[in-house]
Amino acid sequence: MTRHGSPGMEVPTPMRENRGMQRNTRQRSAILEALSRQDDFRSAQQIHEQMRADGETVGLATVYRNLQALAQSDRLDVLVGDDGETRYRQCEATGHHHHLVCRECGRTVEFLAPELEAAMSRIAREQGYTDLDHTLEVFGLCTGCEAARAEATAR
Amino acid sequence: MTRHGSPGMEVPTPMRENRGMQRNTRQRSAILEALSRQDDFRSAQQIHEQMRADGETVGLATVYRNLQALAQSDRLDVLVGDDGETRYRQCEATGHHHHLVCRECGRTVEFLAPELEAAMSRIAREQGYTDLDHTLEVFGLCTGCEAARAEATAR
DNA sequence: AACGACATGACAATCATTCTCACGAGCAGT
DNA sequence: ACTGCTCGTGAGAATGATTGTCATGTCGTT
Ligand SMILES: [Mn+2]
Ligand SMILES: [Mn+2]
Ligand SMILES: [Zn+2]
Ligand SMILES: [Zn+2]
Repeated sequence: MTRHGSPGMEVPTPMRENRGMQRNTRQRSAILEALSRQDDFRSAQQIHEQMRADGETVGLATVYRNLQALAQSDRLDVLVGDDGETRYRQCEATGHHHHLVCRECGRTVEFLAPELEAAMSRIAREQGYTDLDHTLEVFGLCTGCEAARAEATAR
Repeated sequence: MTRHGSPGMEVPTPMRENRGMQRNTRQRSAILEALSRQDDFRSAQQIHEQMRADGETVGLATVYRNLQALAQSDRLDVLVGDDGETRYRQCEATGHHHHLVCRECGRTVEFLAPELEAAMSRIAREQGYTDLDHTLEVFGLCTGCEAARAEATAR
């Protein structure tokens, strides 16, 4: 991914909110609707498949483009799996937050943690770093999957 | 990446330490040596290029395989960039820890943060999650890059 | 020195994601 | 509603990092 910065005249203030989304289209609505019926993280292809199954006609490239655009305007949460696949999920919380994800079934809990934010920020500042940012995700087994695993272990 | 779990007979205890690394080879030594001369995160291809430049003869696939194996035995730190490329780095610290990475030049500082570990763990347990794990990386501009940016802004 | 399991390397194959570009559809202005 | 200017879409090709294949080389042991 090349990182350009357009030289020359700056646009007054693009208000990064709507990049690549000036218009409302049937496809985008359908994508948001599909997303709203799921509560775990899904890949672009999974979402596309689901839509086709539901009878929607949408191109795969369109799904990719929209998910990307929606994520950039903070309307979706993004998670890059261990396998490198990017997964999206409709975000309940508004503003900066983190996730607790079941590595087995994908069940997700959103959480805020001012204490964590403060601690990370302090550590980074102590080292002279500025313009901070971070990624933080917690994984584990949810109660359901833990129970299932215990049962399997007991034969 | 498909996730199998070999059914059937379990090996006594593979001691996950040396997966795919029973032997010592010239290639692996060279890779470790190349790694030891860098202190920022590099992709498999970058490392391969550097080695070729230094006169080493090593196949790209071999570089990929070894980096992967070394990472699995915790001898390397792994970071998946925004562009999806996996980067590796020789790890100074021993044991679990995190990184503060300059998003411009890659300069990296390792840090421990028991307070963070404890807080994440507490939050997850409150939600009933077990067998915990997490990813946490902090990004920012190091003092050098911050200075460079300030200068550029002032023309 | 001989052997058998592993590791390597050249190259093909995968596969998620991005690019291309002709065509269709929002939407502002009339 | 009509026109026009864009932007968004879709089908397929292209990209590019990573992985698979398999014949051949090498390590560590006997
Ligand atoms: Mn945060
Ligand atoms: Mn940690
Ligand atoms: Zn679960
Ligand atoms: Zn820097």
